[in-house]
Amino acid sequence: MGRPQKTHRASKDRSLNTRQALREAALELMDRDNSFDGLSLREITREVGVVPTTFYRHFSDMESLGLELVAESFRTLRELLKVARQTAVPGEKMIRRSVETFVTYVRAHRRHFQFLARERFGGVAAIREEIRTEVRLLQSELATDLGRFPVLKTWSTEDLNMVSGLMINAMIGIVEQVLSSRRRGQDDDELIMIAEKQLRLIILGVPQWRSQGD
Amino acid sequence: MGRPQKTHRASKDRSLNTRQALREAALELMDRDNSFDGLSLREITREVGVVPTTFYRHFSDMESLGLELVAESFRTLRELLKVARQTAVPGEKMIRRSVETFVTYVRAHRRHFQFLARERFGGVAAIREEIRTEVRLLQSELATDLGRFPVLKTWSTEDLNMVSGLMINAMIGIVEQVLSSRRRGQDDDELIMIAEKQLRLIILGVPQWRSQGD
DNA sequence: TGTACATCAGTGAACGCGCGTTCACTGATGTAC
DNA sequence: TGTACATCAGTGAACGCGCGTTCACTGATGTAC
Repeated sequence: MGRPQKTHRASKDRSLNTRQALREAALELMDRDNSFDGLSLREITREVGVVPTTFYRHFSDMESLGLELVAESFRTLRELLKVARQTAVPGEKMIRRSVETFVTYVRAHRRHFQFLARERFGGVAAIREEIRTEVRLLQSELATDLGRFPVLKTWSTEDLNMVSGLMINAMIGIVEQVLSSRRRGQDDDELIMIAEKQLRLIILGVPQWRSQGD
Repeated sequence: MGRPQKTHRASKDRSLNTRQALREAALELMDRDNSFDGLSLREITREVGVVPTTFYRHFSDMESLGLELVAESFRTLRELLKVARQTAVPGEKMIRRSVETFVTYVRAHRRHFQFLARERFGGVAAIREEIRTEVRLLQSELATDLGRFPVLKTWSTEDLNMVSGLMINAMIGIVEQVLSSRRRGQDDDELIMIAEKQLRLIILGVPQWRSQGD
């Protein structure tokens, strides 16, 4: 009992590597052409360099691999938001810097973002629903964050959700554009500028809101 | 030569019907579960009740059927916009009524909108690109429309595009929500209310824009 | 330290199946004269 | 009006292929004692 509990250590390491390799192969193949729905189990194992039956050592079927990719992709996205929350200090350049960080991050993790974008409306119901649940969660988290800003302190939860929904839709639009142009540099500069303007336009409307009633 | 030019009339009628039936079967099957990428040619002909080879009498391959569905779906969308343009009289209730029309129309043509939403990020590159081209076109048309409003007369083309992009992203978000809830009635009322608020928030920001410079 | 046993990721053959595509055909309809 | 010919949507058999899944296996590693 005093001995280290590293049961099947090496065996588990190998297992973890293959498991991860299967996930990565799926993302890679989806980046090359397919939707998740169009991927085959054999295609994925071929990419990894293992025999098809090995797949079943790690996942019961394709859907369970897909759900794991959803979780993995949202972990990536949440890391971005965590950093954004810590570094975002309200001020002149806050929006600009947030958008820059966002675009750079999407480029750096394009396969995760592409997976989410593609499967949000995609062909596998369980995956689609999981993604939607997570997006809704994200939206209310953003709403909570927004509620801390002085101008928004008096807003109802519903209205805060409405604004955060608008912002998230704008951001999804940005993701689409980042994903559809493979080039970096100049393309991104323009994208960043547009996204910044869109967010600023939304924010300009905010102080006018209540005075107009609803 | 004086005779009516109805060459192969009945033959062509039959052909048109089957062609249309193939398109509709594809939409129906996509509504049931799959992404376009996951559909098979045989599945579609089975649904129509013809032999697989008949498919080739009408389309060279699946991709060409897909591209025809893109065209068909955008024809549907453009009809909505045409009506919207003719009936939209600026005023108190304009936004509300536009959003109501929009949601009702999306419900009535859910399979077309679902196809576009799904394949916009989908697995077939040619289809994805065709959809993006059309969306971009739509965006600049809306920008032109917006430019006719007094408040926006002095805006640059780039900024008008920025606003229309924001609005289109908000509308795509609405489409997603309409598609993901099969119920009508109360759900839609709430959706309509949120969409109306989002558009109104964007519009509230507009008069503030220039005074802030950029 | 040495040995017998348990675990389990990865193997490789085999299965039945639905797939896309080819081919020569059929038969209804339209056209020419 | 009648007949010979052209067109062409739909047929049905056949092909080779990649698919998901099963099964009994191997062999590396860890555990018990």
